[in-house]
Amino acid sequence: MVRQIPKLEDVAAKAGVSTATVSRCLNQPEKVVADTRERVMKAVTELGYSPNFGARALASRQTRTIAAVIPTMENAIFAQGLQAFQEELSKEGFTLLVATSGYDLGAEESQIRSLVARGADGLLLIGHDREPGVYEFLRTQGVPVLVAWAYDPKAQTPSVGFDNEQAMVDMARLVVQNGHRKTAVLTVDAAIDDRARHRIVGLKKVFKEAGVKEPEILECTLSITGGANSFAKLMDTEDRPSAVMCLNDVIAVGAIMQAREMGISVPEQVSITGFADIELAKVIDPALTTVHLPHSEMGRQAAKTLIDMARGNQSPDSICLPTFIQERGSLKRLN
Amino acid sequence: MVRQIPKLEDVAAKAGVSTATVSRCLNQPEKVVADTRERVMKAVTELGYSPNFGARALASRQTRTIAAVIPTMENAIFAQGLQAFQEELSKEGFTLLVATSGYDLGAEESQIRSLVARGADGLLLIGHDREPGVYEFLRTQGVPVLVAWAYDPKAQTPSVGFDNEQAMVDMARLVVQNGHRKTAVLTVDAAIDDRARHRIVGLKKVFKEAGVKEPEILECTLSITGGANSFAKLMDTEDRPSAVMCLNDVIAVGAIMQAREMGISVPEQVSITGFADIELAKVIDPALTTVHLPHSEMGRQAAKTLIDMARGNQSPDSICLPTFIQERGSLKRLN
DNA sequence: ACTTTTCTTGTAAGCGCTTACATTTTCGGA
DNA sequence: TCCGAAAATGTAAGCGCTTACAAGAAAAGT
Repeated sequence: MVRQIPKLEDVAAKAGVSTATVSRCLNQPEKVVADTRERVMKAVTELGYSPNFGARALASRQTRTIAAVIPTMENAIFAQGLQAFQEELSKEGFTLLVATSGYDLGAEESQIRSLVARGADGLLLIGHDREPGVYEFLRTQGVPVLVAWAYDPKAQTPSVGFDNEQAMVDMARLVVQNGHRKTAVLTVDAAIDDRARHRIVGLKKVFKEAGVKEPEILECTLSITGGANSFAKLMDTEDRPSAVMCLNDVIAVGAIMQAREMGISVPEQVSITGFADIELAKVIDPALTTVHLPHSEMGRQAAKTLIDMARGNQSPDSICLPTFIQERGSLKRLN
Repeated sequence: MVRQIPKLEDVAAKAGVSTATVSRCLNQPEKVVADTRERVMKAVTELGYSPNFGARALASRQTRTIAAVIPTMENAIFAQGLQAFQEELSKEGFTLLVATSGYDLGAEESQIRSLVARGADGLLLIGHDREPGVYEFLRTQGVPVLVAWAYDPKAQTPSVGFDNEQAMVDMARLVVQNGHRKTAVLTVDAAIDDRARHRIVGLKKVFKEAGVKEPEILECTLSITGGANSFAKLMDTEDRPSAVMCLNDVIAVGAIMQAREMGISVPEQVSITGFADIELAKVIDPALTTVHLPHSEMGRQAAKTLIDMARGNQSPDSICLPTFIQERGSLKRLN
């Protein structure tokens, strides 16, 4: 005979109260007088009672679950932020649902739909670019959505992130100030990535203002290998750039490794910069001069904001977190 | 006026069938004749219907959700496996709930309880060590549990992983064969980590058999900094070891960086080995000689096995995946 | 002491779906 | 053409919880 999983009714019977009282003890303990509350809690522990999630979700119309769709968990780009996000969620009694899109908008859409169907009370998405119709779908479903890793006060969807354009302006300025005139950029496919687009806008602005020739822009897949391959292509020329700005640390690491492979010394023969300041940036030799991002803070703030939205509060203001240039050794001053 | 979210009943009305038929179309389409099925699906899309998760979970007693509690998402140790796990889950129509324990068994227990309360159909845990009572709790709740990153056919809980002891035997043999006689080990706290314990058992066995003096064992926190600090302590002596075996790549990377800092050249003055073969291992210079782990395969197999268990199939046999030594440059042969 | 107000607790109606069972339709064979 | 089996669909009873409302108990006025 299988021992039945105890339900609210069993607890109520054992404590000699109604199911409503037990439910109150669990959800709004202050509404129950201390004496009965203790009796109920005792019954709860003795029975090892744990509320049925489905029933609770059905009756209360909320799941206390927040979902996040990120491009990937493999490289560390989103790991630190996600970790902080999860911790903060957990603190507030929310659980995290995770799905990955592999930088594919179609895949992202289907993950979003599945997560919403799974009853997420809120959704965290990376960047603003989406398949058409997704925002509309989310609106009809009434699911609060927050965008991270970007900051666009004009966008419909609130965001918690940083100014991609400004961050890249800072980096490009530093590169130009360091005397680099012939440069190149390694980026992921900007067509489906608003963050990359904004970074490119920022850096082009700087080059234009400074009257310096615009960098050659090369796209590559987001992986060490991708960065390495594209870097090799870039160096396979007479007139090599003196600096390669990578719009992502992972790509930059690939570039440095490829440089090592090709016997090109960094930063003596070519400077390389990154973007994100993930763990890898410190490990690679030379360590990366890169844009430092407030990963953890972004994760925490995103969690707080999203929980707030899930609780039905007004759509919040977007938050723009500061970034700064973390200088290490991979960018050289030309004399 | 707020547009109501459509429910099954609305779809049924629109398609001119009963709710049961709509439900069948969604869950067992083969039981419905093509003609009506089309009619129903049309109504579904036109209404933008998406089933209510809570109701579904309540009525069907399953959530199609699998939860994983891992120590951390910050360092890449579990990232690749988790990614593969999630992808496989997604393929089968399951969603992933994630929580982290920060290598704290108490925190792990509370996360486990919370995830079970969330209605997870199955649970993936790392290693066998648990707070007492957790397995008992899981049994009474009837939640299938699978352990990853370890393989112990004798354990109660089925596992999908690799033989930590044997993997370390291989590595220790290689170190000994390379002529190292004075060695040291850097590990996380083995008291609460069965994987670390097994690795230590393995390496001790090798040293005993070979008649070589057992390595000094030093514990450290699992981070680059932790590895660096402990490595520094280790080197702060007259009689330095010729090889330091790190029971984790992250620690090994910390050690190498610290060596660089201290002007100790690797592997000329000291050899360093890792365990896990994560991305960092290839990026660090010198690249790590380490134990290669089948991260993705482990994630995939774990997902398959757990889904099987969640579907009520018999408790499966544990799976032991092969590991091998990935030689790179951080271990030197002593002449 | 009695009425009014304020707290506690109980009653019971759903929440939206699945599914056992009942009913109707379809179809092959005699 | 008619009958029985098989297939398709419908009926309705829950699944376990929350919560509006009702009722009873305690506290506070008068």
